[in-house]
Amino acid sequence: MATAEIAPVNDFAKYLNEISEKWLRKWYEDRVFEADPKSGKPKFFLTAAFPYPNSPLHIGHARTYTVTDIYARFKRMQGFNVLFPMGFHYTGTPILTMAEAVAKGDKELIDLFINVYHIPKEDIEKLKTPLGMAKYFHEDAKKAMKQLGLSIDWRREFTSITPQFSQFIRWQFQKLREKGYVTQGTHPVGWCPVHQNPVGQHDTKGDVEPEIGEFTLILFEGENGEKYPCATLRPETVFGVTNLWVNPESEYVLAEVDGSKWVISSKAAWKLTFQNRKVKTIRKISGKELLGRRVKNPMTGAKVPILPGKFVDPNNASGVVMSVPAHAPYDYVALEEIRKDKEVLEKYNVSPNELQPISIISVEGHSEYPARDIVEKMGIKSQLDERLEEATKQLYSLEYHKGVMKENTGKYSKLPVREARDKVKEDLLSQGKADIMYEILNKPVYCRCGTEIVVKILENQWFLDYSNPEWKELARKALKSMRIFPEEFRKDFEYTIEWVKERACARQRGLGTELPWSPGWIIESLSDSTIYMAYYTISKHINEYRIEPNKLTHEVFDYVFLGVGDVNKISEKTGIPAKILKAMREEFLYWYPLDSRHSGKDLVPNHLTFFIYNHAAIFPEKLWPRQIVVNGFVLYEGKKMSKSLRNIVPLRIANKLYGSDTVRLSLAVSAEINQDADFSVSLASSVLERLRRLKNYIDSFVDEYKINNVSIEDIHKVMDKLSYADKWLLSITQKRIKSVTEALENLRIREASGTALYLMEQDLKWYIEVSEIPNPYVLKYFVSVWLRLLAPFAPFITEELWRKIGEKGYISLAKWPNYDYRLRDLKVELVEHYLRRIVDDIKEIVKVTSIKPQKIYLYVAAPWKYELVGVIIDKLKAKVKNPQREVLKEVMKNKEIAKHGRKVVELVKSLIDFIMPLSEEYYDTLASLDEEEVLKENLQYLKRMLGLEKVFVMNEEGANYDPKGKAKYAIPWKPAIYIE
RNA sequence: GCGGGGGUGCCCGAGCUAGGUCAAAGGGGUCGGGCUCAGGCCCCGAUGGCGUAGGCCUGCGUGGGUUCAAAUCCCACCCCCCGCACCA
Repeated sequence: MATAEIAPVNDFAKYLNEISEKWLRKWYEDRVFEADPKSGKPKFFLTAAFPYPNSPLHIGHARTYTVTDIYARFKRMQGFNVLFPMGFHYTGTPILTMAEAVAKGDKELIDLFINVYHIPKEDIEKLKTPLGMAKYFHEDAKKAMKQLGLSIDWRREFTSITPQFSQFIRWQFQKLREKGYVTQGTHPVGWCPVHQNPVGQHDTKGDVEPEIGEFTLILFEGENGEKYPCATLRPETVFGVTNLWVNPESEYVLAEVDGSKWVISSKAAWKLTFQNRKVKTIRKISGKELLGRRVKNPMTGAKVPILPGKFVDPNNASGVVMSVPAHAPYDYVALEEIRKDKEVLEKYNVSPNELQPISIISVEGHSEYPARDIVEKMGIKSQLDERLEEATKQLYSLEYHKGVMKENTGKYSKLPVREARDKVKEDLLSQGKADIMYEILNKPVYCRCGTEIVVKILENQWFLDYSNPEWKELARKALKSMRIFPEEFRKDFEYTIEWVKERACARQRGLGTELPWSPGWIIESLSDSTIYMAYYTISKHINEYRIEPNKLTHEVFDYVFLGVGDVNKISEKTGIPAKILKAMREEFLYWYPLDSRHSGKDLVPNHLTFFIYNHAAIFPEKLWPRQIVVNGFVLYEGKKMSKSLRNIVPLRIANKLYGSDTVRLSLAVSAEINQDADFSVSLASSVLERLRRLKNYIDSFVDEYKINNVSIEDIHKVMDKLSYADKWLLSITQKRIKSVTEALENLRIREASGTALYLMEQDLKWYIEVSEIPNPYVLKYFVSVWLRLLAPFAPFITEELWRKIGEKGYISLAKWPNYDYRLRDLKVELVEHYLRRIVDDIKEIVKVTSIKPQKIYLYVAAPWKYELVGVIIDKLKAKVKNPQREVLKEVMKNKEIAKHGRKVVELVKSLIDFIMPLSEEYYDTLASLDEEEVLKENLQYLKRMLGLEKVFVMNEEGANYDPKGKAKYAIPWKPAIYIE
């Protein structure tokens, strides 16, 4: 297939590939991940956003699926009956455009497929039709998912255009319509005049999203009743107009627009025909011809001249512009040029005074004429200066936020600009003194065919009315009851729910399902994927019994999902056996509600929000989803993956190069889900190396210690024979179990995998180093825990090694390790901590003094000093506010202690520094220990850590060898040290 | 503009929602040593500054503040990233 020419990076990666194939085969043979309802077993139903098959999957997709699968495997091992299904989302238009491009022989795209995605040349042929492309990438993605080790129940697979699923979607829309959540109206879209089709981001050159803006056309009146529609985004500035602008070089027309006569650019006349206007051109007029005419401002009644503006773009909106020099940099500069030009002034019979800027907005800290301020500040002299764009932006923003209407604006006086704008617009519109025209704001935007796109107003567009207050309230309520991971995203959901309004839910081309009541309208992709998780619960039956689409009537879905209707009657009517209908109903009720929904963070403001809305609309409250898990993107070598950078890493290639376990672990260990993960060659290599070491460890334990012949449970039988190091490893392992489990429960994937992969290896290394002879029982126990904790992340190699250490069955189904308090030994952990501190201190001294140690003397603190430890622990347990002060107060009551004076203060300080960091569970153990005894008990161990035989322990009191007087510095649990 | 996230040591990145375990986890890189015919892998050590005794100083975007104690809490400011739709 596609990956034939790609070879694994090394032998170990090759080995990983081999065992992956083996275990995949076995898993599917034994149907390990097929989940059916089981009474008495807690269920866990989770889904990840199904992919849109217009390209092969890359490691970005893999992240979401890996996170989902890690969680699924974890839950499965914890004893849940886990269902993780998958489908494919064919709905949408990008595939159309892409297939068309391939069919036309688009070099860029084909090159991308062949050289970036490594699709075999001979397969390109299959991508020339939309359906062919979808099917091809569907199968390719499915293979990649299997390779990745996703524990999916494939019996439930479907695509969003399989006819049975379409029936389900029709049912959903019927329900939504019955509830009044579907409305109809007009809607502006980007439009290609050649294709006669709406144009979205993926249909434009350079993938530009067309931004549509609404211009107000203020209808200035000419002497013969004709109107001059001035296009503006700032209708409130109508009070400050000194003149109009037209481009003298451009062609204008006098046209009848919906019955009234307008003077507009000829381009504008044409564009208006797309916006539901009846436009009849009466005659052409050159821009020059218009100059000098006088027109009446419909708001103020003032008569102003039309003047030449070279900066006016006849291709933008109406091509007629009103001039507000006080508040618009372009106007100011152009007018300044004209005011100096006597010839022009005379020609059009205009006096310079007439063209005085009229200030109508005041902005704190600025002069009367903010346009002049900014132009002068930037040193702009010509109306063709490009910086005017920037100046305009700045000024618009400033006045919008800080501007207040002046007293010369009548009833709008004193209103902030942001309020006045809408009021003026409304008033003008309602008095028939203005109109509306849509325009592309970020123009020019070109269709892939090269045509510049325009705004088209679609009529009879269908909407899902997400602004419906009742529905909004349901969505809010649903969100409140859900867990969101990471919690930070809750705010985004809240914001989106408030903000979302009517959404066009159908379009007239592309793959998908037709609206049940309106043929020709295809339900759009974000609208047909909101509750499909419910369909997984019954697609098993539909696939197994090959239930035909026409049998899946609305009554069937009413019964299965809502429990409405009489099964037997429905069975009779549809021919679906009642037994199957009942099984479907039961299966739905078993799995629903959905326990966890997973996707990338890009779907928060759209899909996931709609998912909440639609569940709230269709299903009863107790079946609303329980949680959403959102993950960040994947970077490659620190950079965003993109077609243009050609740095996309296809999943199947990554799997092959490094092995799927490596890919999964790299994604897991690289970042917590709220951030972007950085996949890199060095990361993958280092993870691969870790896995190799894991295998080496286990191979050698099997070889040398025959741990495959030892039972995990036997550890409890040998407890009394264990060494200090043995006990330590067992104890620390309990801490690891606890932390990995807690991390996974809270989707802290990075912490969980890091602990299991890195920290546990360190634990093991330390154990091997300090234990004289590793104990097979301890090793076996440790390894079995280690593998199980790693299993959700690296299912293949752990499956392989699980058998190697002599375990039966699948690790995928093994029991998740439990925290075992019997193996926890607080004393050993404390002692370990204590000894390591001594070793560190000694190393520090050696480093600073560069003494080559021959003998080391350790002086344990004098008995009275330990009194302090008890008091400190008491105070810390009581959680007093200022432990240091409290302890001193208490301790100084004791004359024996008080006589040591300032020394006590120092001691208390150091002791608090030592004890406070310990977690509280250690306090009692610490208080019960005798330091000197501990030290003597573990002297052998300490000697080994130090690599030195001559280590002596004495007490501060009565030390018989203390040449440098060090003993007096001894602090409880921090012995004084003398090295020679 | 609105909304969200973030600024930590050479780099990436924890910690910051329960202030003392923090000179600051972990990974990577770099340097030194070991292993090796050699290279890779692997192992040990170092990696803010100073220090012939386990210490001190500086330090977590900037500037203030609260506190016995702040990367962690409060205030102000600067900078970076992402989303804002009909598109999957």
